[in-house]
Amino acid sequence: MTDFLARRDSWSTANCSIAGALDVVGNRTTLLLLREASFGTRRFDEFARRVGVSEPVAAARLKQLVADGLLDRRPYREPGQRTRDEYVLTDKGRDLLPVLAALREWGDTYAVDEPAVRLAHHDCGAAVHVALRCAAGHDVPADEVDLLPGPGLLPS
Amino acid sequence: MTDFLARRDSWSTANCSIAGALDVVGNRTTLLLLREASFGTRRFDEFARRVGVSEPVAAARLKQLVADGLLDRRPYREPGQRTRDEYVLTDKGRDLLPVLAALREWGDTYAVDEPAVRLAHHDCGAAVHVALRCAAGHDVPADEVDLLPGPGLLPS
DNA sequence: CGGCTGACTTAGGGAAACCAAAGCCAGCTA
DNA sequence: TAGCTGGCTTTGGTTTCCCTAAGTCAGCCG
Repeated sequence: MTDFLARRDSWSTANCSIAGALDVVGNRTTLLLLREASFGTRRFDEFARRVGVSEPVAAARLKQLVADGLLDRRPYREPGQRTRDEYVLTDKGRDLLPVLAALREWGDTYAVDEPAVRLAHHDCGAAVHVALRCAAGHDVPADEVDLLPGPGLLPS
Repeated sequence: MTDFLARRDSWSTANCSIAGALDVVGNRTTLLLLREASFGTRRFDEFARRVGVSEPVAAARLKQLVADGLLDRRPYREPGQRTRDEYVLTDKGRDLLPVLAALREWGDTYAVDEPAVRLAHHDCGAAVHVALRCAAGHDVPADEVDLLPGPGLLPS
């Protein structure tokens, strides 16, 4: 089991968590819609306009996000207005925020000149960034990460 | 500037770091190739086979990754073999590991039953996960993140 | 009750991404 | 020098994603 990396033809494709995640959010528009939801956008036309996507595409992707359980669609009413639907993040959707934060951080460094948004800690105002940590509380640099077989590989 | 979130029609699309990052890696195959590179895969046919993608697609995506500076293509030779090319992560590509780690963590929770791989801290063996932290060293839960205008918005 | 607005859906079409099958070329190996 | 293998490229076709333009439907507003 020590050099299971060398035999990864058997498991690289199958049962991969990254591939599973990408089956749900492996698409530009979907992630940008989640970005908007994390900014607090709730209404259909605002999603479409702010993501820069046509209405049919916004409708299709939002529907898929609701079906996948990342957004919750529920009726609401502003005073003096008719009932509408709004889309809000579920816990499952909110758990993707680290992905968005990691993409943002990479994009800040490599893809844009001046970031339009920065994340700050509400309590102390310091900049927020993504870090790898171990359960014992250590910061883990990329070169101190070991890959080990998980429970999905033990039966083999 | 306090409620700049309410006026985000002006900046949501333009100059977004997430959109910029997705222009480079916003595609399933590309991220899976980077996953393989992070596992140590180097040769063309191994990339194609392990990602589960056809050779023409592997060739096109690897070429794009090299052009974008995420992979380095360089000749190497095994003893008694002819010279070949291998693909290895650059620093720019390695900086995407938090994105892969965040996707993996979400997929472990929501997309697969039993993860095939787990990440451990080389020094202590404890499980590695992705966390949001502020520059002052605090752990930052998702609901303690403030969105503030960045330098790219100040001129407006 | 007729118009307007928000939230979509439908129709038609183009571009991008993928596939399988086959071809090409360089350079060991026999 | 004739094959074999690794690393691609070419060809032709399908699926996915996105577009614009137009239509639908509900319900508040006049």
